[in-house]
Amino acid sequence: MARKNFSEKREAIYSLIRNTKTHPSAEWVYQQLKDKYPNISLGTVYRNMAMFVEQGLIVSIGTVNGRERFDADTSLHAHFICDECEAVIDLDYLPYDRELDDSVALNTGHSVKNHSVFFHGKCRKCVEKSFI
Amino acid sequence: MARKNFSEKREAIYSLIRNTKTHPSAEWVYQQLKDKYPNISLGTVYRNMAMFVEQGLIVSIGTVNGRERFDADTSLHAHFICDECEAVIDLDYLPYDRELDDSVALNTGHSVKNHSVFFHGKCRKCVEKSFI
DNA sequence: AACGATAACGATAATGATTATCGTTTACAT
DNA sequence: ATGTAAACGATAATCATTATCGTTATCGTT
Repeated sequence: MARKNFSEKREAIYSLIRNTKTHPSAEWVYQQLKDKYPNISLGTVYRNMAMFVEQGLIVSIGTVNGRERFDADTSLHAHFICDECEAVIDLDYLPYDRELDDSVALNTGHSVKNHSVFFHGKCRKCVEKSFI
Repeated sequence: MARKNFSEKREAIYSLIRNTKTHPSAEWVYQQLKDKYPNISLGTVYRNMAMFVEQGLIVSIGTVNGRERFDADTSLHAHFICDECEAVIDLDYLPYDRELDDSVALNTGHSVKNHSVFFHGKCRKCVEKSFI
């Protein structure tokens, strides 16, 4: 799983993102790593996240309540965003419709790279909680 | 077009948003109004935007490069976002698929309110520019 | 018209996320 | 061991947004 020439911190950040489904923010990553690396800097996390995005290792899936969220699964897939707890959940079972991109390009004259779909609402856990 | 009990500034902000297709940010609205109202405050724009969203008169369509963008067309429709010039363009000809919301709710157990679709790429104008 | 209550405002400070800076440390090749 | 470049930690700076607070405008009532 380790990558070419990654420093210890960089590797730790990357493998943490790879091995979580939480679509983390930089702050979240920082909080997770503070235990194992007590002197890690938040700036280091931001710096490495930006580099991962730059290199296509991860993608930014936009911002939830002002905080940028990342995904190590770079395939095009939809997400569910819980407006209550800010959870971002994969909906990778939904097929990606590339023909839709072509159709929009044809209809509008814009050059379409891709599209993203975000479902909003209350996640299952939050729905259950509200019944207690 | 004027609304119930709107102050002059509030009315100006609201009708500006209504009469543009740019999906403006708070800063953009502020810049537009500075000529006519030289002493208008950016805080006033933010305050009123928040109130319009609160009351359902406009919606936030998320953030583009860190700046929140608004839409006075509160109907559910897709948008094209130009990654070069930050233009946000309506794709209101695309039908909204409410059954998709039901299907996701059924498949995941989340309570789905709605979904939003963002196409990314280069808008027609930017494509043309790059050929000059 | 004057009064008082309330809403809205302008100016500005505060916040929070992100980015930049800069001196130091690490890793690694010579 | 030394030199070089990459990476780091600490911290300052930036940028969008939100909060504060004293002042001003609005409006209904007298």
